[in-house]
Amino acid sequence: MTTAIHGLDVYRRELLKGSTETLILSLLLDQEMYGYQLAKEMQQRSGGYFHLKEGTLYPALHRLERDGLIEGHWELSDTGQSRRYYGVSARGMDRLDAMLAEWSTFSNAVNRIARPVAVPA
Amino acid sequence: MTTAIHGLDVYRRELLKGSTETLILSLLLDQEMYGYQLAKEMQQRSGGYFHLKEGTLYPALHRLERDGLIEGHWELSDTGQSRRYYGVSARGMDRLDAMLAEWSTFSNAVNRIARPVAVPA
DNA sequence: GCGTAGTACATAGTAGAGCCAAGTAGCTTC
DNA sequence: GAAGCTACTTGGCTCTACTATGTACTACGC
Repeated sequence: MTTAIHGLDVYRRELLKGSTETLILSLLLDQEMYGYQLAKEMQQRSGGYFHLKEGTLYPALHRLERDGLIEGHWELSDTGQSRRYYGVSARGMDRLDAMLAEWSTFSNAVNRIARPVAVPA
Repeated sequence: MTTAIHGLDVYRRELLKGSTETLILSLLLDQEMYGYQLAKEMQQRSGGYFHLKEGTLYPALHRLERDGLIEGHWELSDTGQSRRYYGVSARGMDRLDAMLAEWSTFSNAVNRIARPVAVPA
């Protein structure tokens, strides 16, 4: 029964694969942020469309840091909670450029094949 | 060495996840096709950008048929080779509509966050 | 006849990403 | 002191694309 809904659900999830890191890098380029803040920001800027779950977000941040695309450092908030702030490294910026170019190409290729519904006049 | 390139490689592959079925449905909507033909068509229409591998294409077709989104039937070519032609079912068309809408939303959401800075006036 | 190449389909195994769920820990509010 | 929010972590799961290999038929060159 989930089938009907399930298909689109999976579809959205799979679409997200690959784009997550681009989105994270893009947001971190604007300003340094910590994970939780990033999740909120992402959700807000996308009009609620993107809900990055912890199980997605933090592993993604770890990967990005491991690969040297972002750099993190711990800070203590006023309330005494530890937060890990991340900023985009030089290498991360290069990668982001490449990813945005790739996204653009990909997006165009998809549209060329799967023409989106024409906008009503 | 692969690392630098590797990242983008993976990126493209991950981007493709989720879009494959939309692309297949879109192509099959134009005309009935068999797997091999579909692969060629996809490659050609995308200007060589999309190379659907067998290990991706055929399982995808099986999934789509299993889910009742496409319908297949065997035909014998002039040369005597068996080909399985697929067409989009009514249910498949509905799903395609939904997927294209989803793609549109997703694509817009990504662009809202990750779009390179607006072109200077 | 035999090797090679192209067409056409199938599938086992692998890797990677996102998600669920559960856990740790500090702070605030009732 | 029990919730509930913030903030980060991790193990296990699912799903999808790819690699690699195999089957089988046709066509070409030698």
